[in-house]
Amino acid sequence: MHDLETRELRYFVAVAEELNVTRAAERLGIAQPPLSRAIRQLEQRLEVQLIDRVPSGIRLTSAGEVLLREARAALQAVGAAALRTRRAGVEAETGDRVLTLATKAGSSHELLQAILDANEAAGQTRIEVLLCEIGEQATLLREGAADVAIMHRPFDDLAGFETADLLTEPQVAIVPSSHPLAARSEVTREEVANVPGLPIARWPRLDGSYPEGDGPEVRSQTQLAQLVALGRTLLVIPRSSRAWQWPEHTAVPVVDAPHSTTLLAWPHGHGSADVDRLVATAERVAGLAVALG
Amino acid sequence: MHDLETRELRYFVAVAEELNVTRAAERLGIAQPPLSRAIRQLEQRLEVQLIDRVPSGIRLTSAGEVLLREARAALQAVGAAALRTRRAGVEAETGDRVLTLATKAGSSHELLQAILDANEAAGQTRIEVLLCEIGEQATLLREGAADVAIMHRPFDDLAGFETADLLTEPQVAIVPSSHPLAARSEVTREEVANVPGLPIARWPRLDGSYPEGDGPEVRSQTQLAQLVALGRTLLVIPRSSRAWQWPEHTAVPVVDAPHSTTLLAWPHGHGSADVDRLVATAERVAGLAVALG
DNA sequence: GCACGCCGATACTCCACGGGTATCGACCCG
DNA sequence: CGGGTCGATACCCGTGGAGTATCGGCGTGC
Repeated sequence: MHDLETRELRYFVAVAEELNVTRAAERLGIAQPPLSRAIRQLEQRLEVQLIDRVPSGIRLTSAGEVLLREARAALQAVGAAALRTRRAGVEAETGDRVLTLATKAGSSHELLQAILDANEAAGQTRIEVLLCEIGEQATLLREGAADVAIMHRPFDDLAGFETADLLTEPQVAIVPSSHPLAARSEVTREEVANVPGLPIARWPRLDGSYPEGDGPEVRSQTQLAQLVALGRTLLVIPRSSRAWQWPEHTAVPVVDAPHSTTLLAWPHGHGSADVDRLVATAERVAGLAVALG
Repeated sequence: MHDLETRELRYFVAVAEELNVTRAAERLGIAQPPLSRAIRQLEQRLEVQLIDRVPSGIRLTSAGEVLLREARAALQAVGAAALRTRRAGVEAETGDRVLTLATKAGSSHELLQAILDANEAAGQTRIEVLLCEIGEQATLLREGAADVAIMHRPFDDLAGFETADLLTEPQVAIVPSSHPLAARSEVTREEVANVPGLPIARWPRLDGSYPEGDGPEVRSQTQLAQLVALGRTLLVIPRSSRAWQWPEHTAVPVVDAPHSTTLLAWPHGHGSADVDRLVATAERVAGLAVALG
């Protein structure tokens, strides 16, 4: 009895996501019969029923739900293995070590700049910056596309990562400049939670669906920025974020919001001497910023 | 260009661990030539040299080191996928849900008993207890053999897990009853660190090698308990641990040692309603214990 | 110094299994 | 009841993974 092969996992994930063998086969670029057979073999090998064959198609069993979740994680790990190995090979060949740092576009701009400057000044490992949308850092780290990321507590999901706190700062509400709230010198969480006509925007879940609510659906920071400018929504973010500097935006301190912590995160067990050096540099720079500010 | 297959990863790990293709092939139950070829193909697919072919055998390149680490993690994830899916299937068939809880044999005995009692009294998911040696819990969780574990901060490696603190307690030194220290009512860390004739025991690293030092090499708690009884070593542990109650042992409070926290840990993203309920019960019981104690 | 042993690479043969086409059977419509 | 949509079955084919035999390079010992 040998292990599962990633091919089987890929096939199952496709079927489980499409809930339709024929479409899954198309997506995989193979014919439908071999895919049906592969799923059946997988079920025999695991001695578990993974899908219910109902007249109208298929449904996942509870074991199938478990495998879908586990298979996604396992495939990510396998993909990361390939990616990180390739990168290690390129680095060994060229003697050119590079750390890829993922960060939300527009957030923590000054800090990032200071870290990059200090890193270069110290002659440490070159840093490649990978700008991404909100919530993407975790995926990039898990996939191996990034070595380390700038993230924010309590906003980002830090599960599975090692972290080093850099700095803590208050939060501000970004409101349309034309709105009465923009004239206020400060607001409370209570006040911004239920402003008539300015419902909080909704971000997609991992599966792409949106939670229930009044707010507009958004998928990128720029979308959201424009919605604020249009007077349709507001949001609360750490003060240092730079993605929200349109003339139509006004930042108002939220006095009772929990402070937000900016930190470096990297996949547990995937640190390295390079990451350690970067963390040390970043901590020094962040400490300096606090001392100055 | 498709993904890596787990077969390739298994083959590479075997070769990297044996550093000898012929022995690795024996271990895998295949002949040597196909294994040589598989490794070469893997190198071509990744466009990276993984091993140096030197006259006396092979050596890992730096990319090879990376792949060894990554491949082990990926294979663990794949194995866990199979294991957890099988268990989900059995549970679905029999309608009999079971949580497997891993804990160091002998540690936190009263707390564990109280948790199990409360869990049963509440009629919650049945709990299977898996007793293991020090440091094994993390592996069991990652492999999917356990759903949740009792662990201790700052002793255990909690990276990659979600945790819920249960209780915090002082530490004691376990010394041979025949030793002068056994007569003391309390000691300091400083004092126990360098007792002539009682060097701290050394535990194996993950790769099985031992760190340098004077102390005896141990691989199980019982070995260590006997070494203490024999007057060869001492150790510092949380007070509630029960593995050290031989007549030849004496516990002496260590006044300045950091307190130890007992907690529940489970792999991030692999929680469930069952785990949530267990955590709630455990927190309630632990809170009660603190209130009473 | 040469023969032997160890180790990985190469050359080839073979067949098991992954994948293709054609078709069936079950069900849901109008 | 016929057409459409599914997944399952039957059967064939070719790739590629695995085997055997052998080679080449290098240490090592008498």
